[in-house]
Amino acid sequence: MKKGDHLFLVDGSGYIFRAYHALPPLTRKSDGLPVSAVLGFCNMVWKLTQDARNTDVGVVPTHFAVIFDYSSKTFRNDLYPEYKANRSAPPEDLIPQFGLIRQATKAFNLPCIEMEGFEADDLIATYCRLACDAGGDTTIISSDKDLMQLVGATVGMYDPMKDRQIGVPEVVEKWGVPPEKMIDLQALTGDSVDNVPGVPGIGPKTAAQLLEQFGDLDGLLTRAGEIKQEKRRESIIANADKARISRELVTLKNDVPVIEGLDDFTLHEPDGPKLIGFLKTMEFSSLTRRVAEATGTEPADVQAVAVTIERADTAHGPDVGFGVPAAAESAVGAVTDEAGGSTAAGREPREGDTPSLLSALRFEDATARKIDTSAYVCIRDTAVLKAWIAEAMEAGIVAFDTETTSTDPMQAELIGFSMATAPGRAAYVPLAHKSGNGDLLGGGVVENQIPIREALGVLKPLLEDKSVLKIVQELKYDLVVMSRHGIDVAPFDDTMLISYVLDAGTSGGHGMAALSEKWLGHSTIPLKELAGSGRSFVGFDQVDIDKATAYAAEHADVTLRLWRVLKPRLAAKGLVSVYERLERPLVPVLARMEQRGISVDRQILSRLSGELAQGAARLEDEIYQLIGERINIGSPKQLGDILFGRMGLPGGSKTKTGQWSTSAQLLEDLAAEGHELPRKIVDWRQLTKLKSTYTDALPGFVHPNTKRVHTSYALAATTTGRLSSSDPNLQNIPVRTIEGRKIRTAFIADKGNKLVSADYSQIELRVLAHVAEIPQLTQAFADGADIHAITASEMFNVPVEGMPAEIRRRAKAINFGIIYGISAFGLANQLSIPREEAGAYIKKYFERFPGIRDYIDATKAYAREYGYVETIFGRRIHYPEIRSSNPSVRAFNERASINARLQGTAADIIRRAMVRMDDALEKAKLSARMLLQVHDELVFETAEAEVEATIPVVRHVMENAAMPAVSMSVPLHVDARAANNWEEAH
DNA sequence: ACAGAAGCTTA
DNA sequence: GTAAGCTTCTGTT
Repeated sequence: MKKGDHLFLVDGSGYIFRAYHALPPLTRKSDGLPVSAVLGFCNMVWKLTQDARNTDVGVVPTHFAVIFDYSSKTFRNDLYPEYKANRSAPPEDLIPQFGLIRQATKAFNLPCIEMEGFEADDLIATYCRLACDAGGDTTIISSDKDLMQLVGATVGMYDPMKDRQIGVPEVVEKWGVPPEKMIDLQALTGDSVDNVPGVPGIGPKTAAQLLEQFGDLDGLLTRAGEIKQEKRRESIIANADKARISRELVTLKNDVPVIEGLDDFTLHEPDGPKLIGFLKTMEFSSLTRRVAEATGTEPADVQAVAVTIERADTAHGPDVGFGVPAAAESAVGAVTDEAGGSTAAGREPREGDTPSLLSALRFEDATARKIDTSAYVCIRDTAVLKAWIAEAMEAGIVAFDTETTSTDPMQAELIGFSMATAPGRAAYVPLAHKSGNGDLLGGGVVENQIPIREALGVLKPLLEDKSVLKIVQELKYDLVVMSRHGIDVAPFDDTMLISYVLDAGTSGGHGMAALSEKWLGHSTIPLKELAGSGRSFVGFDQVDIDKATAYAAEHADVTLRLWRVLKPRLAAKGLVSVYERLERPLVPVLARMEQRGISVDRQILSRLSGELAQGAARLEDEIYQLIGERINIGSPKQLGDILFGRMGLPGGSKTKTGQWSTSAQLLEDLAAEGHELPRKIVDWRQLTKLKSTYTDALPGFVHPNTKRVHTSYALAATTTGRLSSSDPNLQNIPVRTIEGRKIRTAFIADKGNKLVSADYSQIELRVLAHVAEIPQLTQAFADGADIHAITASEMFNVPVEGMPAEIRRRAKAINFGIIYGISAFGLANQLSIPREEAGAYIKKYFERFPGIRDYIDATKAYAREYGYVETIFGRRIHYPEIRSSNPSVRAFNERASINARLQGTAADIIRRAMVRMDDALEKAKLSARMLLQVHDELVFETAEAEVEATIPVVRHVMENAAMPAVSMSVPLHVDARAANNWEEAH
């Protein structure tokens, strides 16, 4: 190699992963072999090796090599055993492509370089240095930040997937430091993917700023005491060693004893027949054609060649990591603490044990017996199933779980079920597992499974038996699935809901995996180990029955053990009535609502979608006219660059990632100053939002059989006790703008029916008036007065009559502010007034309503003392961070806890109404059915003739929902209306 | 494929 | 200033 020569080094391993995820899936037609990354690789290499005019790099390579990782074990593992330890196995359909890409490289007549003990990056670094020594230039084909330290006068990078050159300026722009400081920057930031530790709390922005200030890592570490920010200083001093080891890990080795020299990399003309042989084997027809043309080869004369296809267990490529999940020791501490230390040590529970003692004993019991997933029974015979069911009947208690093909219970097909009668004693009953590898003729039902009708016939009496308690995790799902098979499961307990009642607001969710870790110290088998994930995901019916047995029976076993630990805790904490009145009975109510669904008129949506598309297209044209370029308007990044960079509009704030903010608020302000463009962008966003989120998405949720839309309500998703709705979310259907409201006209009643919408008026303010005992507000609600006007009148001494709209608007904002845990900052933002003015309003408000200030102070003090707040029905919401030393974290938790009492109480009230509603309607012999809940609103469908009789019943149940548990000092008021669609009923 | 940011919809 | 979920874009594995 000599001066003027140009070496191309392709980061083969890096490319494989990126291509795999970036490119659409592609399989070889003849046999389904996954080849998308192989095709991407071949296209790229072909382009790069052709004449410079055909490439995007703009230079002609004289030397060319493709570099791979040999395996994930390298000298870095000796430096730091955890290095890359949390890498997971590559996706199954990528594995055969590792070998194929190496074979592709050889077919291109290119050197295929890898070396045991070194990463591809080290080899690249070494060849860069060799080329530089010889006076040549190098282009690294990669976009990996780990390679950016090599960039310099003779070394550049090129990202083939984004067609982007990466030189010194690009590195500085992206990372804030020149390439030679990348090593120090990475040493500070670390890399969670490769398990490079770095310094906790230091990200790229901070690292760049520190390196600017102190020159380099050594300078920073020696003078760390000079850093002003306390946390940052302490973290850097405490983690200096981690930074040093990180620097070693990220520093690429440029003196690897390589075997091939640069002269071996001299680029030759491609060998047409050899390359075409490989491409034909891969069935890449269009690339075959192009290569044939360029090399003057006749493809028909070339035979496809044999390739080696590696199986998952023999493939090179990144090894599976050894990351072992940390044991959940916290749970041990939690329980024994509450049980009073060691009093619970290893004895049998006795009659008369206190609930907390019992819970601790059960906890010990549950964790002492280790979970052995290989010890479960697979039931494939009706007689055996009957014996298990008899055992469950005898026990009076059984944990139960279903296995299906979908997370949507309305679409799910039942594949099997599992049950547990005692810890460790669990079984799985396969019903509809299929065999075959998914080819067209395969997919036959596996033999020796109990016929589904027969099994369910045996199971039904158990699930419906009043004397047998069924324990289920996330009960609602199974309730819907079993209800579709004509089984009404009762009575029941739901471990997810018990956890939610006990621990809403504490870290960690209430799903089975999290609860098992937390309470049993046991990691459950992840579904993806059985069924894969992403593109390789298969339905549960394709899962091997032995594996399914371990997985499914484990669920029943874990559920039962969780119940034994958690259920006594309810009593220990005085939360039984919350669970029994607000949570458990709502499950079948919601299950029925979800199963009913609501009718949606697809024609209306389709017409609206067309109108929105037209409107958006017109605005798009006008926007392109104004900016003189066709950018992606949906990209805030591009938009910000054009608006505030090139066009020089007065840009406001930047977001936390340093981008220009293009929020609607900011664009509205610009529009108000007379700029034409921002208005159009805001309008365009509204139209495209309505189209993509609603008119285009909703029809996809119409169920093929019922022709209705079935949302899914989550009972344990919010901290405050509200429900949430998803797939689709029917709790955020537009209502504020006229364009948005049109979407509601598509939600319709079936023929002969009406929709009835009933909503609580100002429920959270009424709750506030009640709990804070504010006489003026209580009186105003009793009088049925305009609450915001009364507030304004009290504050500003103006009569309600003839009050200017602006005055009332401000009082309204303050009222809402109180519910949200008011701050001067927030109120100022909302009203677009200076913070001082907002502060003065709040002061004035508290002077007139001192009871509210007392209420807020009392709530904060309570939350700080106990770590939680309670609704008036006793629901607990935890705020573990309320004592944080960070003032903004603390303030946030204070606001949230103030809001939680109000929002949570309102949520409890509507829950109580929902639990009673079906009974009340039945007693009144009405056909009305509850369909939707939107926090303070219930939507029903009812026979047209019964509308007049239905509304008073609904109103009565809702308005008296707090009774008799709580007699509120403020009346609840419900507005209700009937119409053919949701827009008119609301 | 997935995660995070930005933005927008609701109560 | 509270509580959610969904879509698009962007960057990364």
